[in-house]
Amino acid sequence: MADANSQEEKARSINSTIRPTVALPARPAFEASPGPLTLASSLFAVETDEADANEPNCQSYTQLLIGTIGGAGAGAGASGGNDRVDNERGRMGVGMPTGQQQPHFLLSPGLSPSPFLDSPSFYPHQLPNFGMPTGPQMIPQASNMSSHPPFKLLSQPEYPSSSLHHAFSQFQEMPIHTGYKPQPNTNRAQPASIVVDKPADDGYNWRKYGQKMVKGSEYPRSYYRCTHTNCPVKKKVEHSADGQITEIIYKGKHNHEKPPNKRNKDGGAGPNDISEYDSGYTDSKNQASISSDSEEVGDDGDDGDNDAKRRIASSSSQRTLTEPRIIVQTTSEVDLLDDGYRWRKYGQKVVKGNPHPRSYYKCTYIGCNVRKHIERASSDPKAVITTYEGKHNHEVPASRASGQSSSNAVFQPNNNTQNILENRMPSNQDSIKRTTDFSNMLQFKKENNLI
DNA sequence: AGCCTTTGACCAGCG
DNA sequence: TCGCTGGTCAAAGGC
Repeated sequence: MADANSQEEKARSINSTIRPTVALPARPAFEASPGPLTLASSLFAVETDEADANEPNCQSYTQLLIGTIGGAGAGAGASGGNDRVDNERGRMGVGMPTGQQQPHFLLSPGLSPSPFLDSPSFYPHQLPNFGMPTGPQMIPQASNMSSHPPFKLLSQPEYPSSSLHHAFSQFQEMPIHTGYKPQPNTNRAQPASIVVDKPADDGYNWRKYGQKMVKGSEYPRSYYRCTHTNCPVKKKVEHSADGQITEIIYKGKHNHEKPPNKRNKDGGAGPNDISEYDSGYTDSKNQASISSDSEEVGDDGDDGDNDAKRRIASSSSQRTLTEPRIIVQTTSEVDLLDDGYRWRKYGQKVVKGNPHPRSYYKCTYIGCNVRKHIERASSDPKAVITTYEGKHNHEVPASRASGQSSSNAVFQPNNNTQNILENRMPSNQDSIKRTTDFSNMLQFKKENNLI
């Protein structure tokens, strides 16, 4: 126990750095929650016309594809699996750059959208009529759910596969975690709050072992651990002021299969059983989030996959920041710095399992606390993930506002094409536009022989 | 009986 | 060193 605690504390310490965050648009509570597909869609969606002037690199999903695929036939996209890239590439995302600029959405080895697709908060509970079919037939519906709760989209170590999950099977199944600050619902009247006493049924059995009031929250944080013998997984569930689940943070990875017949035990597949809604709608909460502390099960656990041991960590302080976002892209680090803002490198660190250092930058604007963290994929230094913490409290420096590459506090960036996937917390007003129709994404990939 | 939640106490990290 | 905070323990009680 002492050792376990020690490891946990170490992990906690490690994790106290950065949380890559995928922030999704707000949506009314009474709408059907977005399914994983929609969320994934959001993950890739930034409408160009929505990109504000401060973010010259914002591109829509399609634009990203068009602009970066360039006719490449690499096996990217939602695939049934035949075009699955090899393991190494597969860990890198939907199609990997094979040298030059290549299509695609790269996730660093520490990131994967696939867990998004299976995360328990993507499933409904207490909304009885959202038994969504799995598979392609739900895609158009996903597209109709174009506005979202301000989800904090974090991954979960492992969750059941589904057709939609397979659609993203190229993505590495990796835990990540992110920070999240719930955004208030503003625009529409809401039904009576649906308060859950226990988190969504994700197929595993959990035992609550603690509850505590946490600073800054009116509601207590609940602590759960997986009841499976020797399973180290824990999760924390937080609520917003209105009692709705705002955050679920997973820690660790299940070292066992989902317990069978749980459904029977629960008296049938109810709306709380997310396994029934695999790839279906999300949590009925209008605000919810999932994250994973990606704590390792054990040091002897994924020997063959050091990447899997990499941690994308989170800082508690980030939770107080707004509009955390994640940018996934394939480009050089100097390109990453050229986002219009001026950055000063203040740290660099090599993490286990990745020969490439993690670099940390601060916005040089006085009084601006935004930081970004650039992490390279272990297997491909051109594949990096940039994680922003915070929100700029100033405009893009005038010399950069045009969107052109120009001087940078740290580097002189070049003009290489950037493949950027950016997700940020949009305003309520543009939340609908910002979401890309996932079916279109699939169609696009089909048309380009990507699937 | 077994499993679960509740809840106060304890512990460790951190500033 | 001390207080704050988050995480965990474990007894008690409920289902």
